[in-house]
Amino acid sequence: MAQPRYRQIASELRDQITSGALREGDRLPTEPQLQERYRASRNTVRDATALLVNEGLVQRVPGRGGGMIVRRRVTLTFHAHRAEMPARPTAETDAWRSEVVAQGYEASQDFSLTIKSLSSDLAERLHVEPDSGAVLRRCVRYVNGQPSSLQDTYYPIDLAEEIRELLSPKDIPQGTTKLLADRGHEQVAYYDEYISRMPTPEETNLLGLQPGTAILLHIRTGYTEHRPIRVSFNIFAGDRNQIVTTHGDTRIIAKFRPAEAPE
Amino acid sequence: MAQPRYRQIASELRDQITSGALREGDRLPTEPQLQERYRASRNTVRDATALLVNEGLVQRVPGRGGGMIVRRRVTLTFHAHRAEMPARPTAETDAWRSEVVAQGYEASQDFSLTIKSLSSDLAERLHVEPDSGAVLRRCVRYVNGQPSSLQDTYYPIDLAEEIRELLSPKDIPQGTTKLLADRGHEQVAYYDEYISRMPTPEETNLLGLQPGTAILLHIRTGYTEHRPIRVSFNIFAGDRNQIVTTHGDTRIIAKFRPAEAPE
DNA sequence: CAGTGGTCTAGACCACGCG
DNA sequence: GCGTGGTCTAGACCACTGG
Repeated sequence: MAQPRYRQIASELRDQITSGALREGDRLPTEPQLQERYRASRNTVRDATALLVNEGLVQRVPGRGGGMIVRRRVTLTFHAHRAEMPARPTAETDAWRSEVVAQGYEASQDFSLTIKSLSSDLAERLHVEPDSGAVLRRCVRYVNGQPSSLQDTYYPIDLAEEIRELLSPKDIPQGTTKLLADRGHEQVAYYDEYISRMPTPEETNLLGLQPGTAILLHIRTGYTEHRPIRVSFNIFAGDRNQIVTTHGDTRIIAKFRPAEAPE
Repeated sequence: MAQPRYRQIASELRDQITSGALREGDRLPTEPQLQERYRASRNTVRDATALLVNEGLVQRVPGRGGGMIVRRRVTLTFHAHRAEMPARPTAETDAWRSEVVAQGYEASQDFSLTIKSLSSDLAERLHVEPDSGAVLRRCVRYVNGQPSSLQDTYYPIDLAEEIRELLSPKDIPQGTTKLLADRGHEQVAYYDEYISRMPTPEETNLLGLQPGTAILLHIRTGYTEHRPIRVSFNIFAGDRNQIVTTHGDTRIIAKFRPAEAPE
């Protein structure tokens, strides 16, 4: 028995899930049932199921009629290249909303605005002095009423003073990218970072994440011809989102993936 | 006490980490010390530290001289757009290796080859019949001797029969992208997917992942003018990697991020 | 009310590895 | 050797929620 007891139990249950014997939404045996089946104490059984929870396979639901159920994976696809490319100045919020709707879901957003002092990390990205001011525009995005992703965008304070709409605590109808372009700050280059990590407690709350859910962090820095003018942190709940981009001749891709046709 | 005990303990320790009172590599108090400090049983203390472990903040090291230490985050940056763009037929393996070396680390790889039958998901991506054959070329990539990422690339079997080198169970010096281009299969479009999730047990073993480590999955489908010819699954250990791409006028980005200058 | 998981205790023995 | 975390047991009381 090289493997400890709780790992053996977890493996058996995991195999039942990956093999399809247990499907999405199905219930695992209850803890007392597992205790009896494996002749183990409750803590051992819980150690086993805790592994599955942290792998994102299973969700625990307390209360009568609850239990441990196999998690569902509904994946929303977000096209990072469609929103706000230089040649296609679509509104970024509209881009997200229309993607959601096109995939058959209902979209809504919560918006908020804060004035902040920039951390050294952010100041470096925006190429300004540390502790200089910035406008933080936060947008929590809901799919079918469930929080799905979160966008934090920082603009240097001097830009916001020039373009006062950035200070308005509500959504900008045509999208900020278009607004900035109309006012002579066209973004002509993007620096994109993709990072996978576990959420902070704040992110867990804002996105309503289950234990065992990673986040997909997409950091986009936008540049005009002269300087960086904004950094966006897109935080996606990893169990409900993926990001897609394309390069090269997209007509070929559309031929084999009809859903990718650029409208 | 709305918050349970173990969450309070976890919060205090987490704050010490995020505030900098505990730095990367530092040791947390031992379990007996935490029991005494918080007057809690060992299991409660372990529930608390388990949270930190699953958040990827802390690593447990058994044995005398071990303990619980704040995890280090060494981030390797991988430029998804540099490798194998149509206009820049750099060898993909060389591209990865040179990135690692440029960032001051030592690079090595383990290569293996398998002939497989395609799952329906993969068959769809490659636009061939389900259960048709494919060559799987796997490359486990090490940074400073530590496994860092994993690349699984699938080629349709008919392509491998035309280009026999794909069946050779070793690395292709000039890179497969260049090889395919030289033989009349130039990739002119890419479909990229980015996904964040917890690892499977197999991935955990191959990459030597700690609990609480998510993976960053980058799926790239390459197309010639006529059809998809390969799917690559790049699986990155989330605690040691990020992916970067750029769009638009990269000279501007290079001006503000000198490290991004295209060599 | 009854059954689910959530939290917590107080013990026990073990494997590992530095000193 | 001996202190670290790894595993496991046998209990207890609680909060929640469907029937």
